[in-house]
Amino acid sequence: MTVAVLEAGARRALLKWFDANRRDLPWRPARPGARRDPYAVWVSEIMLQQTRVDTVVPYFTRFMDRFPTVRTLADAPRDEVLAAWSGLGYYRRARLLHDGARDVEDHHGGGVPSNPDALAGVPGVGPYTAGAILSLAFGQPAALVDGTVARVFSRWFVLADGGTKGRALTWELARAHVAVEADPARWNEALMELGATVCLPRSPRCGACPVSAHCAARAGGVEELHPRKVPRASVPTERLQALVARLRGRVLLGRRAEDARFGGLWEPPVVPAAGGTGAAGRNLSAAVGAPVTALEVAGTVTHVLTHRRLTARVFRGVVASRPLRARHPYEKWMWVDVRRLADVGVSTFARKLIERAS
DNA sequence: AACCCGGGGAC
DNA sequence: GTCCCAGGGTT
Repeated sequence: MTVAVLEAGARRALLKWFDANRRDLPWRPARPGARRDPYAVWVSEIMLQQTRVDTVVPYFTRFMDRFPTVRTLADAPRDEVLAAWSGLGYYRRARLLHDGARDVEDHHGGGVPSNPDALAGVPGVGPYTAGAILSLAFGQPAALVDGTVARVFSRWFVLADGGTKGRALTWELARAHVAVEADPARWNEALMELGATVCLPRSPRCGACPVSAHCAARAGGVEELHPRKVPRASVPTERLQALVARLRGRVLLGRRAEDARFGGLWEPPVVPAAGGTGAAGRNLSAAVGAPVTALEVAGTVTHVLTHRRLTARVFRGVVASRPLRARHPYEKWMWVDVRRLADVGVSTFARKLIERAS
């Protein structure tokens, strides 16, 4: 497939704009063009999946401080990695990054692969992340397409960008552009920076855009119509019952199976609200495998995920400290000092449950 | 191709 | 409320 490429003058204008407007971010070298730690690029790119820069910054800094190398991450216990990810969301990213670090230690001598095929085999590294690592860390002319890059190309070339063919065309454009640039890292970052700060989804700042004169969408006044918006299905509500059981300043948490939502994280036991409030005692006793007594309603917590709205009735109650039974989705139980919650991998939903009962 | 997976910021 | 973010994996 042969595609058009933005003319050299326009590409140069974008690069000059980037040099002047480049944000200072902790995963970027202070000096443009300086060498980057491939591991740091890897960590940042995983964290940035579906997550805004401002949200990632503090997590990245803490994570790199705690796990400064592939080796330290590979050697770390799962619980500690998830604790470091706690609150960032999409926890599978953390599990896959951890698996990836172990894979790199075991099969690549501890060095992040610079070979595209090897990189593609690392858990959690998809087409975007592979392109980012190859170009940003290794200076290779690898293309990358994320939400912002797709939007920029969609507008520059007024693409009918829906479906598989649209995505393939966008990737082809990305490849064609990076192929004619001398500095792939600079080009790819400039593209993303433009999409993130100027070529915005709504009300793009075309007046501040270095390539607006070359933008087909701008010429036609259809910036807001690109990229094509996909209608979203309504989010179904899931009704739940949660038990916040306390014992001498500690709270009962179960670790969720890795194939479940919030996989690998700890939370107060949560069950489907079958049978209504009256059945809560039975439901929760079955979940922990021990009698739950002295149940009282503490309130309600609502938490919105991408595909579900969770509404949980929160109960305080008493559970004998043991025995507790491991039963799906809970693999293991422990009593945690509520002041040490920061050391445990806990979702924001779980945090809300505990907070509501306090 | 459709669906699943968190959380938050901007409007 | 809606949109969408430096996406990847599974079915």
